[in-house]
Amino acid sequence: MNIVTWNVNSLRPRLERVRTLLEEHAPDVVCLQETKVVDELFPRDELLEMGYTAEVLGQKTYNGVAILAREPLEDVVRGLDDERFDDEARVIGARIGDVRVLDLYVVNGQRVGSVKYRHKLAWMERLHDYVHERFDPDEKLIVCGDFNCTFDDRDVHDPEAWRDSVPCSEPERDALAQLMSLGLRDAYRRFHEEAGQYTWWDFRTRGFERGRGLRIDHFLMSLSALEACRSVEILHDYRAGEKPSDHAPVLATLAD
DNA sequence: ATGGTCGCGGAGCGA
Repeated sequence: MNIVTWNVNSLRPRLERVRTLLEEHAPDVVCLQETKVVDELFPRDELLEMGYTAEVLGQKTYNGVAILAREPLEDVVRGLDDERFDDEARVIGARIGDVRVLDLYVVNGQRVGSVKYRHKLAWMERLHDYVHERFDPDEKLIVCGDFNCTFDDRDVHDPEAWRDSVPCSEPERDALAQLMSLGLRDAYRRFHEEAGQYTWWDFRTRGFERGRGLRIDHFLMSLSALEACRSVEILHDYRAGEKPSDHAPVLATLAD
């Protein structure tokens, strides 16, 4: 099974890039974040022509997640089952065969100490409890998406400049570690140990052109999913060219 | 560099 996670920074202006990705890699599953489209306007027909069905959780202007797949998605879940957080469209999950997938757009957090930062930490704590309650790490479980969090300084182009700042602060990394403690592994690091591997680059500072980015888009896998995993690659080409998202897609390949 | 550029929606916010 080939599975992609991609923060598209709005789906509709990115649809031709999505089409290219589907044609080039023929993924079985695509987890999208920041679709920024209400469900009624989701481009279902265009994606169906490309051979993909979709389960969506949309919202006007902000956020929005969706899972595309070539086969029907089953046991679909939406949100975190918590009214404190479910006014924002950030979580959708489904089962594809024996693989459970949870697609996340984690709260950004703006800056350390802000209301949004505290909201982020509370959101991540709720995510931990939700995964613990609802998912079985003995199954093939893949939790992927835009985590808006780095694991360590290898994921940061200038660790000193980013020290104690979103998305590199210790409380954020601790919250991510808590989630990992449920039995999840950072699948990218199973195959790539080197520093300087990024999935996001700031538009404003022309970060991509300068090679200055962060690794914040992740595949967390349970042990059985990781044992089936054959590769995880960042698709840098999709960050280049005309009208890219500020995130690159990440592609994981699993044996059947 | 507390700037810069996107996307949305039609001003200012979020990232």
